[in-house]
Amino acid sequence: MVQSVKRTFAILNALGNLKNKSSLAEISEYVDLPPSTVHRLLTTLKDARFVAQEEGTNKYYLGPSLISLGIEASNYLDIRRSAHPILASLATESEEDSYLSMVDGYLGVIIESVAGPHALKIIGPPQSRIPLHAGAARKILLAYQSDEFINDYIGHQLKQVTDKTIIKPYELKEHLKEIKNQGYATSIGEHLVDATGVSAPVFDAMGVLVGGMGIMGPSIRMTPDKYPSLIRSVKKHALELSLSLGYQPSIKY
Amino acid sequence: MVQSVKRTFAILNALGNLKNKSSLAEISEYVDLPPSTVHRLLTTLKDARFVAQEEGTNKYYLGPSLISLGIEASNYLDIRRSAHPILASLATESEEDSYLSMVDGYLGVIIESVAGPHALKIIGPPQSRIPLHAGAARKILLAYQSDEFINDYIGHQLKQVTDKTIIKPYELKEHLKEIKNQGYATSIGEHLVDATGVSAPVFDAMGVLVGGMGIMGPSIRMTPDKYPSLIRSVKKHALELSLSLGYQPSIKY
DNA sequence: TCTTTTTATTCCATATTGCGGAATGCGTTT
DNA sequence: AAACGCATTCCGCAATATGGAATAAAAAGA
Repeated sequence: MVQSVKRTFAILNALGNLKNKSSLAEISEYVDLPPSTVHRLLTTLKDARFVAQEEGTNKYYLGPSLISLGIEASNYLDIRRSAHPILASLATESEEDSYLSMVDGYLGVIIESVAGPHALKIIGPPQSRIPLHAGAARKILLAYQSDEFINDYIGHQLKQVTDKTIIKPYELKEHLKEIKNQGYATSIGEHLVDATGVSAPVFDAMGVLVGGMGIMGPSIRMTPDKYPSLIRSVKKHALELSLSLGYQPSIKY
Repeated sequence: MVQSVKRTFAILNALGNLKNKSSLAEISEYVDLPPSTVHRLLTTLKDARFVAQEEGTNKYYLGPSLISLGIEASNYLDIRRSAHPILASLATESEEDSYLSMVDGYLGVIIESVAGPHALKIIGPPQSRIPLHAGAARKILLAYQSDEFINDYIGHQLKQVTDKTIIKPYELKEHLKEIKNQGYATSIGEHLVDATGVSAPVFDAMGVLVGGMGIMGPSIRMTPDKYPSLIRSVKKHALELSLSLGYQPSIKY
């Protein structure tokens, strides 16, 4: 691992995180390196047009070379293909079926899934129209939508899928807030009786929600004592996919 | 200037130019460095998620970190602001008024201009609706449009602005091809009598035409003997703007 | 206006760090 | 089975990056 190169990336990330054009001193402090070292690396970055320097103020900012490389890089991203190995790892670790779902209108659709090791499974009716307020992954998809979307959705209709489904508008809104707070959602028989699900959000390079990753299994196997480790596992794998899509936890949009 | 960092950028550019996911050997050959050196740098790049490595084949490709940084970088690009100092340099070097124009429907609009040093100027009627087939910058804008656009445009109407304006459809089409071939356009009295213009295309990070940069002045000053140096100057400055917008001459889309 | 302070940039002696040839190991082909 | 092509790891050498100090330039303050 090459020190100077690592430091160079630290500088690039600093420029990404600092948001505004930054002075040498600011960057130097942020990455905790002497100004002369940072300056030398910045000169090299400038030469490659990975950073640019404002005339007059001498401040540095991210350069145009990153734009075309970013466009190139996004060609390689196919969410389903990226998701597959991660879902496989999640299925192995959790010992449950794992899946990735996305929003389609007012419905959630599963775009990729991997079966877990056990024979006893939950299999829903195929291609059923699944509303967003029932089930762990779909509640995740709903929770991270805009307030307008959520209000529209709630105002429209809340079908009682099972007797556990939350259909009271106020209760659902509070529940969605809590989900967003926690960073995960659970569902115990809200969509299919006897089924339990755990799900976490997946974000893209712009920090926008693109899907929900989760697991699902029989409630008699997914007992409450396992929740903590299952939640940890789901969150970890969802974050992994987010990262591979270019999500940067540190950059806030 | 730091050697290892420069080499790292060479590798990133190689991955951009090679298009497909590339093996270590390919990259190593492309950048003309020993495999062990390239491998070490790639490992560092991978650690920073600037490149990713395909499982199974071990091939390398541009990583997700570049996407979010690319998005960040594009925030800093404001074409007018970027263009201004370049237009100023062009005006100084050519001693004529310089300007940058963009397409708006079937018209060309000047979005930024810098005056040259001489008092004798060409000043067109303000905010006139200028068709795309009359004048150097607008012919550039037209020449780099899609064939459909050009055919639509030509089929519609070709107004005779001055007696020099090219209005015969076939003649215009051949002329536009030649402009694209040369990489610049000239206009001698095609839009305003007594005026001469020279213009060249400006491209963005995706290689798409975003505008035309050019100069304009009295024909009695912009005499044919000066054309070669003026054309060189215009092309040079237009390329400079393209580069600052992230255009990479080597990457073909 | 003249100091003082801050900030970017350049310089240079030092040893740390990166270098690349060679060795290893894995997987595929003959 | 042997041989090849490939990615990856190893390690002794010295070239290279390092960072403190000097310099220059520009703000801030008096």
